[in-house]
Amino acid sequence: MPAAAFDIATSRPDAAPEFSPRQQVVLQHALKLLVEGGEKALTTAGLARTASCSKESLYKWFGDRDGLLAAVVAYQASQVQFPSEAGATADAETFRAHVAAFVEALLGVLFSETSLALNRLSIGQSNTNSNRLGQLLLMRGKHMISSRARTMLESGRRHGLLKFDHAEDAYQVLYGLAIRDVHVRLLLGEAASPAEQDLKSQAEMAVDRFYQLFGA
Amino acid sequence: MPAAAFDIATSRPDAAPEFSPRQQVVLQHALKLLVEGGEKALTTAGLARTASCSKESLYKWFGDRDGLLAAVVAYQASQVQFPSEAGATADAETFRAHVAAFVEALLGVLFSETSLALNRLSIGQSNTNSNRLGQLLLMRGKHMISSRARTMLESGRRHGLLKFDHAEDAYQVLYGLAIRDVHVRLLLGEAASPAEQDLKSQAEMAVDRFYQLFGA
DNA sequence: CCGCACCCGAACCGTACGGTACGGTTCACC
DNA sequence: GGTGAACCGTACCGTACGGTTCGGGTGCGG
Repeated sequence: MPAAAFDIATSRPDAAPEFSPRQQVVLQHALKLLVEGGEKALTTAGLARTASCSKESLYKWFGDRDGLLAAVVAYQASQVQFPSEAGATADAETFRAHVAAFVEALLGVLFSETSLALNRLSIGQSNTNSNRLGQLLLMRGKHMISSRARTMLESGRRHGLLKFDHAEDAYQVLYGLAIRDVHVRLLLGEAASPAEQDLKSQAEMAVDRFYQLFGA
Repeated sequence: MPAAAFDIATSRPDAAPEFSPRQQVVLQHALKLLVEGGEKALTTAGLARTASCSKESLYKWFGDRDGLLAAVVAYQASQVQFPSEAGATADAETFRAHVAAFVEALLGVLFSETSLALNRLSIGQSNTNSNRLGQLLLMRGKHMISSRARTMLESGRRHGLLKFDHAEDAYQVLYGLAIRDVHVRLLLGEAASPAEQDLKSQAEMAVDRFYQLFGA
């Protein structure tokens, strides 16, 4: 395997793999193919044609097809950004608004076509390849987000705005109230209902119920 | 396409496709292969060898590979049974216990290896084949369960035990409180934590919070 | 005993795709 | 102008797998 090939073992959660600009363009093309047609649509020949690069380069950069898939997941995960939480606990009202904004951002990410495509890909591969993709997506995606959420919720608890025993537990409830079974239904290909597309009010509703359970 | 081939268009939600005993055995073998190795592990040659039948029979019975996959999903969905809800609203305590039992059964189904395997399969195929599998799984699985749940919850409301505007909405919340992100994490291949494996206490916790939100 | 229906096992075919090899081009650097 | 690295495009190879065909075997009604 070439030294430049992406390997999960050498990747740190903090340090981005730093793909070259050319490689990033190729990965964006790969992502586009994935979103449009699923895993089957991402063939090495097809990607080479679409991205105007040679198969040889693909194999030099990413090692093999699995390395390419892992690189797509890692790259897209590194692109996801969440709003900063600078000074969000000024008072009760702004903190609650901040929580709602967080939930809305979470919904926006999870319900996006790119996120859905990558989750479909990882889930479809989850019982092969010693499950590299699933691990990667969990590490770079869910766990990063949940740690962000925990610090936010604990900040609220320190300021006497929330009451709970375990931040992880509280976050899980917030997640469940917001996502419910919509994520899985979207993953299965069902279209979101109009109400479910209104992320803002969905988030407000979830936060409302969350405060009924955990508000101080 | 042979007349005996499974076709989603001719299948009714109520009438099971009624596979012959021999075919059911073959479908069980197919399911086993799916659970063990994912979609890639279910090849027509491999299934013929495992189930000691000929490929010719597979194609006669199920039309093609997609028909086989659809048959596996339909068959397994028909096997899932939920506890009856006969006379469950006798008093507040038994009704609440009944709700908890329902949630526990739901968790037991969704977290089972067979359910996970079929969900992985359907999700992996959700952007191909005009998405037959996803539709099938939603129809035979989620929607059946949710209608059962709605009638249960509305029964509780009629007896003055619960308070909500829309049963579907309330059920979604109950689902979210119980499942949270565990389902997706399991689909991605993460192992369930010890606490998450205790379905009974997980269900109790969810129902507890549900009553805080919707108890009369 | 004959024919028919059903089925098994194995051989076979076509193709799509992962992976490799190679000639030709661009470009940076000396 | 020469040299080498990087890369594109294309042709090529091997194989796995979906799907078909065929020979043979078993049970059953007439």
